[in-house]
Amino acid sequence: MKLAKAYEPQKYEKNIYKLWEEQEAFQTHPNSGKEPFTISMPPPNETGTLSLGHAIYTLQDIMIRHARLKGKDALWVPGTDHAALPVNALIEKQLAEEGTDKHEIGREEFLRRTREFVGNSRDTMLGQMKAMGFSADWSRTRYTLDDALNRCVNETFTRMYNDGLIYRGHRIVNWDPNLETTVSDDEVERQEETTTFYTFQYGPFQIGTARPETKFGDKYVVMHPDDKRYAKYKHGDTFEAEWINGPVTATVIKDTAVDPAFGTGVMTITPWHDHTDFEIAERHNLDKEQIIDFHGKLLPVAGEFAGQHIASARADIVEKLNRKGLLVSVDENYLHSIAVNERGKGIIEPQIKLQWFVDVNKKAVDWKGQKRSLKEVMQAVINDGDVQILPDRFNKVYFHWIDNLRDWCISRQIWWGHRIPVWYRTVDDQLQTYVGVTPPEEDDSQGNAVWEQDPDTLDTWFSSALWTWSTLVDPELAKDLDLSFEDLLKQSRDFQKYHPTQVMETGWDILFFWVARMILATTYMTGQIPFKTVYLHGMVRAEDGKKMSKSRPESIVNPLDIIDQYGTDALRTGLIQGIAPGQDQNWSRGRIEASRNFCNKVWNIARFIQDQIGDDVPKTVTPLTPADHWILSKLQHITEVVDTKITNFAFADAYDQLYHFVWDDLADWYIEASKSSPNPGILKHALESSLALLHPFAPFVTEAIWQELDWSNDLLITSQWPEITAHDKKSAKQFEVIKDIVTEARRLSQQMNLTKQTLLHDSAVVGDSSELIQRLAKLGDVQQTEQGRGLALTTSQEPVWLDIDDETIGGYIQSLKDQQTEQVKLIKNLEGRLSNDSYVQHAPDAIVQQTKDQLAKAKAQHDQLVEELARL
RNA sequence: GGGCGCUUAGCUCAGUUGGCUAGAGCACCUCGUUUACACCGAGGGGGUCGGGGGUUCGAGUCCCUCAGCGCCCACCA
Repeated sequence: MKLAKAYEPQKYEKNIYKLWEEQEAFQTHPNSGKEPFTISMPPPNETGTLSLGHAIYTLQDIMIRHARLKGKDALWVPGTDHAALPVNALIEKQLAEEGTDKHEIGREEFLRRTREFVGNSRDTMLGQMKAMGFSADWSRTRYTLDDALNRCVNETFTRMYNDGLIYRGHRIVNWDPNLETTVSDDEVERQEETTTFYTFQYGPFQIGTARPETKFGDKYVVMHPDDKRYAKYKHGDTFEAEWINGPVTATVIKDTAVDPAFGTGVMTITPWHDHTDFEIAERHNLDKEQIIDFHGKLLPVAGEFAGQHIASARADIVEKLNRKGLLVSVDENYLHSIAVNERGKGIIEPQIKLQWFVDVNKKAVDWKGQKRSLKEVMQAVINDGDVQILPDRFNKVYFHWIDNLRDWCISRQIWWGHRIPVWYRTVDDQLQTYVGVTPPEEDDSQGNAVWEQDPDTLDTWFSSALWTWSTLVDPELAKDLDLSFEDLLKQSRDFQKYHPTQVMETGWDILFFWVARMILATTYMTGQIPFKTVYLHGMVRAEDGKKMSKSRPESIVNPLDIIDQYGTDALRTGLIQGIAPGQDQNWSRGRIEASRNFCNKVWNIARFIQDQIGDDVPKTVTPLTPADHWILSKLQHITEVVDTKITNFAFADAYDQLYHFVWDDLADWYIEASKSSPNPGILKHALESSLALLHPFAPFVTEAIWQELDWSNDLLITSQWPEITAHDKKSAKQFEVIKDIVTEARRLSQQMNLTKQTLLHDSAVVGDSSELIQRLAKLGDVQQTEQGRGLALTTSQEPVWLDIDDETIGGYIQSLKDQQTEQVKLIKNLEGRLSNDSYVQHAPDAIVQQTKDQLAKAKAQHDQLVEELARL
């Protein structure tokens, strides 16, 4: 069928995608014997819809489509994440809007509602990924709460518990009173805030605090052991002090955690509600007392303030201390940072709670024949080069994070998520604990109490940490609980073939949350690295460079709107144009428009070539003209370049060069040239090769053209990466000469406002292509001559002249003089370089030769200019 | 308090181990109804690569330093 005048993405995209799915183009073939190439898609949170950030996954699709065309068994594993905390927060918000809460409706109903919500989200999101053209293997779609993945979670928990890497203990944790759960250190965000800083009299000392409401139980004053001001107080001294609710007995503690330069150099501590204080208390074995309950209200220790919410109690407490004459000073411009939960922004109140932790320091992991801690393994895989992070500056960030890593709190007091595989019962007043992949067997014969499962769930990232391999475990085999975990891995065909994966392509913002933890969990459970390369892409920010945020709805760009407007290929290529790894980009509609135009250009190239070829589809590729040889040489070059660039993760560069090959070389030169003597074989070959090269970037328009042309029965997506076609370099070079002459003739004509000039020459190259040159440069005639006249063209270094009378040239003389000055400068520069012995000695031969060639050419051009000027 | 990034044409940004007479897209100026494409074609203007110093035959690229912007991490009560 004849191609339409313009490419209309909306008309093609859905059908093309359907065609790919029907023909199982994304399917992988584990038994094919082909080399595997695997990417695990970062599973998006099932919180509703995809964002522009997800559209960057196009980079993964580029790698997958490229690998597929290169004949590899390319597997892209898709899936979604149950996103425990974000989803939980969302549902709780919905409930609140309905005037109810989770306690009222109960665990079962809460989970039912949540499942319904995420089910809808998942369908929406998978549909959106398809709209983005992602060629993932949907038959292998996974979900973090799938049974098989849940088993992997339980297996991991159980093994870690048995190895002593998971323990339960009373530790200070980050408690969110709003969502009523703990969160990990990484989920805590700091927000700067100006608040009031109070100084109070506390016995003989003055102590500063921004949080008077936590001070009820304070009975230790801490100072630096070397602080001379307090040398007379010894560690362990006690004293009486009047305090909020009457006199207390306080003890002096010396600890280096105190900064003598801050405030008075003395502080009281609240170990239950502050990480630092907790550590000081642990070091000196001090009492810890809870002051604030888990809803943010003061406990009985607060006396008359008990039951009051901390937010309202502060002013009252300060007022009381002031009345007692204990308020020394008030600084209202105190800048400090408060901790908030990044999900929901609830203010974090540190609390001591009985929680489950992963021990990151215990040497219990076998890695490369050594017992190491989880921390050490995470460091080793990078240091040993087993895993490479791009850009490599993130290595530093990664190591810094590990250095400061504390035990990972993995239990959450929310209902949505993987239930912790631990059961308890009390027998003879003794708490018994059972940890296992399956629930313990009840034995009622002894009249024992029944086992009850721990009510908590696991941190979402605990399950995501397993993603590269838990998705490759055979779901059917995983049902067989008699099969050991080792055998499960051994017998899972996909795991055996596709793991470790090649590349993890994700945003730098989840380097800690996810990438580091995949390394942690995967090395521990499988003995393998999860991926060889981590490519971290930047964030897509709003047009003004700020974050796209829900608080500024106008800043958010919905990828689907863009797809509707410009087409998927335009979105994909616009988003990856000009990006560098790890570097954030600002949203730019201009780039999308340029990409849209490019897609249309490709379409019209195909349209023209279709026209030229007609119904008689050529079978061979035979270069005849210099242009034919030239386009084949360009094609060879670009094929190699794109291949190398994609392999080396230089996606933007690959696209940029391809863009210019197609637009400049193929459309503006080759096709224009071919209008003199169309070579159907070459035209067809050049188009097909270009479509294949472009396909990873712009899959829809390329496949749409491929299908419309219908020159082959295959799909483009599963066809082949272009092969090199033989051509003559000398002939190709001739076309460069022609290009130079045409370009210069055009420039001179425009500058002097001339039309239909005659070109004189004494050159075989020009003679052979005189008709072509005449047409491309819009000349009146091209004539061979032995004696040139008029204005000599200099770029090509062939004997060529524009037949212009001296008067006209005279008007152009200043321009020639300017050119000459430029040439003189260049020649001086180059000569200076070559007369420098040191340069000739040190620089590589190729560079020196290049300089020599440049100089020779510059001199020749210069001489011609001088000659012209002398004559005029 | 530590660490990282950015600063290149009017705007948004590329520039991989130092070789560049510094590039792209958009914008701008001039011309153009040539049998694909105005989502087009031809030609053109525009940058002392944030400032200063250094290493080198050679620096946008490496080192030091200063300035502005942004981000991350950290227990400053």
